[in-house]
Amino acid sequence: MVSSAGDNVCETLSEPLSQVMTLLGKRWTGVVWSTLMQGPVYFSDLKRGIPGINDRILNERLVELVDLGLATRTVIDGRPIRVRYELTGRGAAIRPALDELTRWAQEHLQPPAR
Amino acid sequence: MVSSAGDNVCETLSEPLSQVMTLLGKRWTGVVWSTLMQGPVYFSDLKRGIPGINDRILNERLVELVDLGLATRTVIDGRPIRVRYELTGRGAAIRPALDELTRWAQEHLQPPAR
DNA sequence: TGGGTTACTTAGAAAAAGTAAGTGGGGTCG
DNA sequence: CGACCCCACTTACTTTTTCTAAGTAACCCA
Repeated sequence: MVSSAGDNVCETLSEPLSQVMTLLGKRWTGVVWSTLMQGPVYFSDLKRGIPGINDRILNERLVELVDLGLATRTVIDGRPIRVRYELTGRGAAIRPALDELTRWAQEHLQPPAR
Repeated sequence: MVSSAGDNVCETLSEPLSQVMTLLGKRWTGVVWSTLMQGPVYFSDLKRGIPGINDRILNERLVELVDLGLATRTVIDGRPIRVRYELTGRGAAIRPALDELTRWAQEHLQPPAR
């Protein structure tokens, strides 16, 4: 769609941006992905470190990230058994975007009501 | 939470990033926001330009963006009446993040199956 | 035994998103 | 006139997603 004189006709969003926004458009994906940015984390620590998330969705989102090749899952055979998740290079490469999102939010979103 | 020697204990995500990820974590918000980036658009053109979105959710997401001060809504009293949506300065300021997301997706997401 | 840990899994409820049709205001055409 | 079109929502209902709560199996300890 091309913008004609004076009209506000709208172009379809670029496929890459549309795809990543669809990815982020599932509840908790962005939060989990961003949290993994700090390095390898155990499932239980992720659960404790993300306020409001439930086991079920945490597991589901982690599986999705792993299936997309954005994270790896490593079973640590200790007592008790623990599972560690870590971003792959591809998953970690989104950092510049996260930095820009953080910058935008710091400037334009207000702190939550206390 | 502080990472102790050898442990993978996890820090809570920064509040700004958590907030913007929660915003983007609603289906269609990111797609609608990104689409408005190209300039003022009529509701009907938005609907035609975003494959897969329905009136109901499009309206709801636009209302949310307006309520958050990220977009404005202007009624154009023509024949037929039309409504135009446009990002505010705050809403438009997210562009650097969108550019980074696009860059990441171009490099790390594969094109959808044909 | 009861309590704790772990990473899921299951069952059902609640919320969100999707689908289809409608509303009220306008218009054109046969 | 009726039938169709446009517009921006709105309504009613269905389907999907997310949430809540409890459970599982494997371990540990007092």
